[in-house]
Amino acid sequence: MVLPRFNHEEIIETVPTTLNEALPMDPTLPLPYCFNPTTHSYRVPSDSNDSARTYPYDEFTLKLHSHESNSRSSALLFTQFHEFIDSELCHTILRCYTHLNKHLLTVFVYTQMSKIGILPDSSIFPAVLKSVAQLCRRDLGQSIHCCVIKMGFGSDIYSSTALVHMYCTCLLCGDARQLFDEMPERNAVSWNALITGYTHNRRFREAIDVFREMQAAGAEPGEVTTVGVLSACAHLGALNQGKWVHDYITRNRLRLNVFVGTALIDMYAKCGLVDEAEKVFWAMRVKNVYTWNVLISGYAMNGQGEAALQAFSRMVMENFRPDEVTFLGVLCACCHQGLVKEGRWHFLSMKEEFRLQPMIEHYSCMVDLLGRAGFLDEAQEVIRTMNMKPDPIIWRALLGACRIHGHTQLGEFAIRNLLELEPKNGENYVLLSNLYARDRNWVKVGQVREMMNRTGIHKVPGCSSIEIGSVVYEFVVSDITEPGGYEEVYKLLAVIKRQLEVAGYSADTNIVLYDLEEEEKEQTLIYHSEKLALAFGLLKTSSDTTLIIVKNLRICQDCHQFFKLISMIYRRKITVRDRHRFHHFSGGVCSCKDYW
DNA sequence: CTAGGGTTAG
Repeated sequence: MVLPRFNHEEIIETVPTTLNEALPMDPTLPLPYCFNPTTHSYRVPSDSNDSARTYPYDEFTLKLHSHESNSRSSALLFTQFHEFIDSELCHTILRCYTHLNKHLLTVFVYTQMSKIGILPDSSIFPAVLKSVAQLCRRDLGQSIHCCVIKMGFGSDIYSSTALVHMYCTCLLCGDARQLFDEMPERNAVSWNALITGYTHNRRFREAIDVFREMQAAGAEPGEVTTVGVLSACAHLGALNQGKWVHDYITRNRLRLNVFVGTALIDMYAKCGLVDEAEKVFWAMRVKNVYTWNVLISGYAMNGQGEAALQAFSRMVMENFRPDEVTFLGVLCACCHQGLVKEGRWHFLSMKEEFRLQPMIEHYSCMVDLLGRAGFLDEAQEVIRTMNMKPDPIIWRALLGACRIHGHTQLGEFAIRNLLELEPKNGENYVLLSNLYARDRNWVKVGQVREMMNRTGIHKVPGCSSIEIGSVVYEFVVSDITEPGGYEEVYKLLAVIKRQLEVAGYSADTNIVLYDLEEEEKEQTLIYHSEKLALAFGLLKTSSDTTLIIVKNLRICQDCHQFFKLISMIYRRKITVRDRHRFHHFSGGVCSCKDYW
């Protein structure tokens, strides 16, 4: 086939087309995944976790830069020279675009195909669906699903697997699961799509469940499977499960490639085992920026700031180019250690030397770093001079600093901004209440409490988990009146409390929300979820086991003190991963050196 | 000959 020659300048041009024109919905196909023409709506997602998303493009515009890919594959080809395109070339171009991450172009080519009389065959749907997934366009995905079925490719394993992946990426795991269950045949890749899909949707427990299901079904997990499962383990802090996967990799001689290695490092780092993470890191032959990033932020969250900074300079020495995520790790490390000078310096070098544009995340790190260290003016200066709108996280960082340093007035300013952005987030009211509680201003504390009651705003309950064997046990902060079945845990806590009191512990009741009688406050504190998990761990494991507890919120002052004493009196190593970082307790001290 | 992969502040 001979194609016409054309001028490169001419084809760099904008081709706008609206979505409805490009891909009209098919009202003749009443499938569950379809657009409903009578109600003008899409099927209501079956998962409660599926939040509504705004689509990135209402009307998409294609800027064609033909020199970036194959000149034959410019989209103008389709509008001007379509008589020269046969089905094979068209399919090749389309796959090419997907491969080059030019997802809008893939979709564009797909939409133009029918216009110029080329029918898709089953081999292009995987590529189209991959692009649609990348663009997060569930409407397009659903429409293409219709097309797949209509053309008789409904049981094609490649297209179906791509559909499972697409539904997961578009936050419709329920649909993905349904489709997966209806597939006439599945292979390891299909299972992987589902596992990584659940991980992508932060449904980590289900990801691990599917992994078990996969093995029960007799499919062989491969490298990709382990990457997805390890990521789930990392997020959950499920160390034993993660170790099991590591063993599986060794036993079955799976390759420790850069994906698997990075996932392993991240898993160990997020379970608090920095030594193991390091071992994997040094065993890896090929590394990339992801590998360095998980190592650096691993050090950072485990309170090894110096190690993080050393790793960073080594990374640069070995000619890896740091990216935005690298600097997030570096700044986070400085923040947790109170390394103000170093933090300022790296923030500057990120902009000047590495030419990276700070993101809001970097600014919030700086506000936290400066504010926590007491440089409240400088922290405010960062907020004033950054060229973006402060987000709730920034205000919370400032508020946190105000609480530490007792700047109630500035704190009130921060909370005003915060509540303007997030009036319904219970966490914010708790922070405000804590700010007043620090001043023992119970009148104001009561007002906040009353406001919460009136508006029906609730605090997210604290929840801690501990893994014993391969089972993860969860504990929710307890209502005193309803012990809820863990009698032995409560009994042990009472015993522990008496022992600790002998050692000089007294409950730090300052932070408790209400203006209760002192004794009642102590009761509230003793049932914090992390204490329940700790007592359970002490009961169920031998004394040489390090207890690893994962909490959904930040550990409170009182629990922190409590854990330090336990680590001394019971000679237990305890690791707590709270919402922000690790606390490694041993011999009565914490790795955070009480700076948190 | 098509499908599935790791990191991100507080």
